[in-house]
Amino acid sequence: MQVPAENHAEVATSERLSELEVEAIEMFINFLRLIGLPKSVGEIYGLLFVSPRPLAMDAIMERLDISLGAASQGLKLLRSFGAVKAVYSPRDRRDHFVADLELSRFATAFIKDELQPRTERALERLGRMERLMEDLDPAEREATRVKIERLKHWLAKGKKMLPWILKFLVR
Amino acid sequence: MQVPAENHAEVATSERLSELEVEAIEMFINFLRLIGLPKSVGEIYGLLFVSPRPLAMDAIMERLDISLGAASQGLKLLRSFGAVKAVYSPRDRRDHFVADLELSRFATAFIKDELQPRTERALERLGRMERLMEDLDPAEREATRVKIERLKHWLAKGKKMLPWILKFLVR
DNA sequence: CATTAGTTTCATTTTTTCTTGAAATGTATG
DNA sequence: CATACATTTCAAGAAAAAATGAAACTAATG
Repeated sequence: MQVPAENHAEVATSERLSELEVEAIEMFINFLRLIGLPKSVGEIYGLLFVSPRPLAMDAIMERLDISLGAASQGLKLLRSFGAVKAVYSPRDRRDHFVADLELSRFATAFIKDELQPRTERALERLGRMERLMEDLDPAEREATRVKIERLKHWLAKGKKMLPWILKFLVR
Repeated sequence: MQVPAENHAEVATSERLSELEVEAIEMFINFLRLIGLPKSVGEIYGLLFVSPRPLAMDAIMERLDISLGAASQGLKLLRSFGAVKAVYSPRDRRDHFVADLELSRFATAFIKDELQPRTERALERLGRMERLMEDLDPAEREATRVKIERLKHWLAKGKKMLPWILKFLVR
């Protein structure tokens, strides 16, 4: 268990995160977790959000102390819904990344990738449920019909609301 | 590794779930997962939703094949945001549970328990960020100020929107 | 008021999700 | 077009979240 003298120094290969960066990172970890995104994705977006200049993937890895895989996958995901953009950097082979400040992209992605598909599948399911309901004891059938109707109504309402929310968020 | 002859019979102590029940259960597993609730909670609510009569905890455990702990905790949580109610059942010591059909309770709970607190904390954080920003190199300061302003604006917009969404959902 | 049925709690185990890093793949440049 | 640099992929390991079930607790009932 012998530890060399400088065990407290953390192999200071990359600069320590500033308080400002830490605040931004924690903030995005918290918000993006809400829509099911892993910590590393929140970290990456938070760091890029406050960064005054584009960062290459290796810089992101070093400053956040995350792995190659996490950095690559996180950036890929963030780019996939437009929250991060790659910018060209002259005389540098590496991609450099900047945060797109349009926060609504997260909400939009969440709605498009999670909410809408689930709503679709739920509506199909309700169709099946209505058929299955037929071979129910008449005493129970009516009560069940009412419940399914209610679910349908709710889904329809949600569906109608989504475009409105999107519009509101996007500007 | 010797297995008795009837290993395929699953100790049929409780009735098999009907197709209708399975559909409802899967549906709620999917939706409630979206707001961060565990599978068992979705199962319980789904079962109660289609059930024509109130169910006691032991019935829920048996039909869903979940543990005592999961059933107890799931019901407690569901009751905590009003999605499930306990009803009195004469000459029976056990509590019996019914699903409240007002689906908006889930959305309301999510907004109140997750979104709103996070928004509050984020606003505090932005205050701190604005202070930290002061001791930034002037060249970077202005860009950062703009970003923080933008975040603030977005949060304010979200905050303003929440009551509206709530109202829309609740009826 | 002792007994028993019912429920909650919580340490442990199981399952799921996230992260890691080595290998495969892609791509610019000399 | 070979080499080196950059990125992606993915199997395996680590961490986080959920489920289990025994023990503690509570409250009805005889």
